[in-house]
Amino acid sequence: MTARWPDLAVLELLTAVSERGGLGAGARAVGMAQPNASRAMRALEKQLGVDLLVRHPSGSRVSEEGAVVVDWARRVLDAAREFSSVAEALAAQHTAHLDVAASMTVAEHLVPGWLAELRREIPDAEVRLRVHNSSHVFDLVAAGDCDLGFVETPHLHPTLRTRTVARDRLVVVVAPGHPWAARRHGLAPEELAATPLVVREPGSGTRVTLDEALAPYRPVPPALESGSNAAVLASVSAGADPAVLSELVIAGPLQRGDLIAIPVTGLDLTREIRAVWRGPQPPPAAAALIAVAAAAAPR
Amino acid sequence: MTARWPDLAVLELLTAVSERGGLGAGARAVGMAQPNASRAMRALEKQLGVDLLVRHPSGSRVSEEGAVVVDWARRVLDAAREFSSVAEALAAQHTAHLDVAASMTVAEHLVPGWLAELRREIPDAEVRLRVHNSSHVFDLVAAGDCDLGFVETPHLHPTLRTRTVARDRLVVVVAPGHPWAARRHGLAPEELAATPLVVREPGSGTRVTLDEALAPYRPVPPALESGSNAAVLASVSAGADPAVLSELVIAGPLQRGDLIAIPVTGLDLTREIRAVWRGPQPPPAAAALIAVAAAAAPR
DNA sequence: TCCGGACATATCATAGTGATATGACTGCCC
DNA sequence: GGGCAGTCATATCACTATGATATGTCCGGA
Repeated sequence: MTARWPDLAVLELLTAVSERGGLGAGARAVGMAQPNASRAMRALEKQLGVDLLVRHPSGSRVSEEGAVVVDWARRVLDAAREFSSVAEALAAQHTAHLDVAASMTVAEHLVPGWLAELRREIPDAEVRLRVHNSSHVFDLVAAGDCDLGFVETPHLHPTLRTRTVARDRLVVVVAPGHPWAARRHGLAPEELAATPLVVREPGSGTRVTLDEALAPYRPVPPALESGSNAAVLASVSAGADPAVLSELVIAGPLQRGDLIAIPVTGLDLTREIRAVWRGPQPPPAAAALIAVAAAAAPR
Repeated sequence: MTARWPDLAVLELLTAVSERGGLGAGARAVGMAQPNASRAMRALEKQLGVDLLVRHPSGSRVSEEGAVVVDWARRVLDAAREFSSVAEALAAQHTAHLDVAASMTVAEHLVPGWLAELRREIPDAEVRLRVHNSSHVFDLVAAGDCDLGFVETPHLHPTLRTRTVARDRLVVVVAPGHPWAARRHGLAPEELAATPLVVREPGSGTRVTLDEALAPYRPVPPALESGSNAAVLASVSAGADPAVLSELVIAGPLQRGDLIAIPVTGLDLTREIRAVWRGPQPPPAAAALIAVAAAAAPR
């Protein structure tokens, strides 16, 4: 009934053709002889009943419809790559030593769950997790001192590869007694920038994201800088100043009513949580952990 | 460099073996001769370097490691099925008439975006969207009056197939002047059940979810029933009673500060948004829309 | 007009796949 | 304990699909 499955090698060829802008170029990219690539593409078009390429003696491009097919083919290939990563990690699990470094917010709230899942799937993998702020994580990965990092900074490192595995949002919170708790309307960015805040230390992903979001509004200096999320939480709960923290950190206190979240209008405080590694391909166990992380959260 | 791709037919065989609990049974299920299945499984094990099956003359089972591989193989196959669905819809787009029915919350906040994406990918598909409450959507799909439905009820229909494409959460909201807006702690379920609320009409997914979540706490009758989310919004904004609405509906007012969300402790108000269709396989265009919806949101 | 690039067609050797027959092992039932 | 049914493995063969090489066709630029 399920007619027959598409051939992943041909799907890879298709994406390569779309990227390189030519059938022959695409064929070379995937290590296929040009005539076979031509034949394979015809076969795929016949199988799908869709004209994928606009052929021309001076070079072929993917058609309008072909571009859509390429888009979905990429997802299949991504899934297949994740499959292969996990299988490879499974095969090498006895010798696998995975060194992970994560920035604080991620290390506290997301990585433990991912590691638990990884341990359930690949029990013999030996994993070590270190916690540092985002910029230090970059240094560790770049220096080869660990296999894989997780960071929340918007910045990219020039020599490292990354993949987004989850998303996060910064939220303004105040203690229940704070005047803002009774506000009738959302906070304007200018208002937030003009208020001394309790924030994380410079170099942390949370701080960098906040600074860059508020930069156009010329923010005043912070009321207090703390080196951990827990310290910021304690300060805001007890004190008179608002704080800006990840929604991951404040989920519990918010649920219990210990803190109040203040919506901010017209300011994008979402950020991407990325896996970072060195070299073209992460080691098998690292790739498996990335796959687990990506599967656990929305992309 | 990407060694070589796994064969999807063999991955399907593997999952079938895992489900049917036997190599021969699995082979039959995917229309493969038993000896070839045996050979293919050996080849896959060799390719991956992982022992997938525990073979026994009285029947084979997947190994511990095999179960993990099956899990990831399913994702590859799911992606491939989505790929095929989109390709099929693309091939049949000129003759495709897609009739969609969705319950109000989904139809207003999610389906339009999905349809826009579908129209971008498959421009010639003719789509019609009708809006009804969840129970009526079931009736339409079951009667064959539409090809595809989207509902938010926790209930399943006995003869219809479903797939979860997104998740949603119900939230308690009050006007900024309401006493609850200054609460220091989250709401207990008993407290919520004892309060007359502004709610949607019976039969709507929002109402069913709420009723079932509060059933153990013997809820008092509602303060007001309204037939649309907008009407509930208007009532809660102007009036003295709290309302329970989807986070999709209240995102805007919450952002503007027109409403305040009150956390509820110990009550699970999340619900799954499901695509529903009749028969084993949805029609191509419907399958494509399901794929688009699933890709747009976290699974 | 000629040449180079890009894709298509043709052809052939070979590896992989599907199909059938048969053998080995286990567990069950009488 | 012996036969029987079920399950998986091995052996074999025909055939298809795939990879490799040679060559043809079409377009654009010099």
